[in-house]
Amino acid sequence: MERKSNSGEWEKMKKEISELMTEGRDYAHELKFQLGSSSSDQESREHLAKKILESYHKSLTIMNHPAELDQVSPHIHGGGSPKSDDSDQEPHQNIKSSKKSMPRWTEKVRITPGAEIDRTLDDGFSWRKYGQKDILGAKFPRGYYRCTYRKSQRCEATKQVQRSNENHQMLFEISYRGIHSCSQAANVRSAIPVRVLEPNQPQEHENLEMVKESLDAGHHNYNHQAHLHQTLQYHLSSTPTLESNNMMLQLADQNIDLFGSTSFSSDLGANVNYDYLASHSVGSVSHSTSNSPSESPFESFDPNNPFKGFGGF
DNA sequence: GAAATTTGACCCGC
DNA sequence: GCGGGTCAAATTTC
Repeated sequence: MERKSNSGEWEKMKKEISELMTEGRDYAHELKFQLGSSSSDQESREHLAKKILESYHKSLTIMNHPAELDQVSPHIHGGGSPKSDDSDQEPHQNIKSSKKSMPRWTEKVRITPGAEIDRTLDDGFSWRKYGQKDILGAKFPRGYYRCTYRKSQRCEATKQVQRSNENHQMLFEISYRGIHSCSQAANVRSAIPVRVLEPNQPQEHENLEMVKESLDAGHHNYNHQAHLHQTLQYHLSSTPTLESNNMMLQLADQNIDLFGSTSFSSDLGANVNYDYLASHSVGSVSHSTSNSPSESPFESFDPNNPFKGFGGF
């Protein structure tokens, strides 16, 4: 499969990200030390914070555009600043060729009675709808969204929103592809920093099996890093507290398996399931096929303003 | 008028 | 050929 031919790339990517993460961790440690010291000045702290963000930015860029690895990595080319989003360089070919390799994962967002839908479905990013499609076997059409800053900042993140057929409680499957490289990634408030796995749900089992298969196929590194990255993004994109940084750095340090059993609980009034799927192992996102009453007033929704427009679906 | 959404057409992989 | 994903012109909204 394609995976084999990319294994060298994964290894390279893994190494680079590992180095960047280590670098970021060191800076974070230093910052932590300085925060506890009255002698350090503000400028020095800001410098360290900048370095930390830089490390993450480079990691993000690598994962978003693996083909640009060489341009991003200071370890290979001896320094230099990360590729700017405003760069004139036209990455179309790279993006196209790396589209398949973009990290992809699915969340299931279940709206429970009384939950604030806007809080639950709003991931903090700005999305623009670019398509809608009836999907075979699905009761509701799938909406296609891309980052609002796709053009201006070359942010390639996209997401697909599909309302599940099973409708006892409103369940949305949101598939994300690509990582935000736009400025929002650093500013967005962490709206969904949770991961809830419900092992009793058959679909989760299916997806976990797929993940396991992909791990068996030797792509554990990629999945791990991509998930780690996403988690990082959620945590760091909020107010970048030292705690959140350290937490993620610990995850990286301990090489924690983020797929099978890690659970967090949501305080958002909804259950949010993260099924991390490697892009190559996801032929199609699982679709629920059970029948359901369509009593919901929501026909579709605007991911930026869910109350405003469920009319489009 | 700019930005966002809608929707039919097109492209591509299976 | 079919289905999923994207494009882009038309339309709507702000």
